[in-house]
Amino acid sequence: MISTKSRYGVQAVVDVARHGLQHPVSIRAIADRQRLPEAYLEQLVGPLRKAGILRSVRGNQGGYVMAKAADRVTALEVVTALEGPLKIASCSCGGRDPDCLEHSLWRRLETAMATALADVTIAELVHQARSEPAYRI
Amino acid sequence: MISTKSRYGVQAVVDVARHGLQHPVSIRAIADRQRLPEAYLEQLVGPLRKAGILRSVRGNQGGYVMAKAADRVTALEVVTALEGPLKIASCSCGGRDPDCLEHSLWRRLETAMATALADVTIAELVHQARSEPAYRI
DNA sequence: TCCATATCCGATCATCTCACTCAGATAACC
DNA sequence: GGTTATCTGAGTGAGATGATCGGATATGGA
Repeated sequence: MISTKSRYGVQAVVDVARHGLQHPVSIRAIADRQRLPEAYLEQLVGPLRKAGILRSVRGNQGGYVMAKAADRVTALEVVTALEGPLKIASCSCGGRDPDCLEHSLWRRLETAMATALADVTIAELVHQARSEPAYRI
Repeated sequence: MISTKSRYGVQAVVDVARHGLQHPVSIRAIADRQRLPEAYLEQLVGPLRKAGILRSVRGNQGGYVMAKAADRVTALEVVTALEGPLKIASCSCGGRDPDCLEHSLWRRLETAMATALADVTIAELVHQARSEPAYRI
């Protein structure tokens, strides 16, 4: 549900938002700063681009920049781009019945998670990172 | 994080709360009613007992009864008994720093999940199940 | 135009977790 | 003592996860 994909992904997007204002940020630069495996990061960045979060600049001096303003990208977008829609339980009732327990319990949980993640923007994380430079993200 | 352990576990506890008032409920009875693999259920029920949610009655005509009143058992208790404490990300800062991003984002997520799960009691689920007898749980 | 630098894309791989089974030990009621 | 249960731990197959590699494509600069 929340794996390293999400964690690395959030780190990567925050890194681009921080350092990608003047020129594109290469995967290698992200990997170096965030201490993440470069080859693995490479395959996380594809979905982020397809989700319209990052934009790529190919060729020499290329890399990634934000496709949207950092304050318009939520943590939920990053997570769902990388892991698919939040899904706790695949309901036995097929999703049609509002009285099904899986709805009343697990869907409530999914909603709570989505709300919490949607409440945090990349811009906020960048701001926090700026105020505390010891942390890599 | 939330696997079949949690789902089966909640189903099992709700089943015991529903049917375990007069006499203990055997694992086989739970497995039959909830259509769950009996041998697998058997190993979920151990942690639930150790967590003080269920109480076992050994021997012939034995089984499980609630160790606490159903309205004093939350879904969070069941989930953490079976999957351990909710933990999204193991923080690189060791948990000491309140400014760490992992705290501000992933811990917020964990808190939201815990709150949502702690808000639902087994008794509520039993009540819902009674009002909609078509559902197995 | 050539070359270094990057993104892109797919295949592959090791490792781990998950869901589940099995075998046997212990306990209690008839 | 036999039957019915809980208890316990070890084991297993499939699939997900985390990561690597090779090569194709694109681009700016010499």
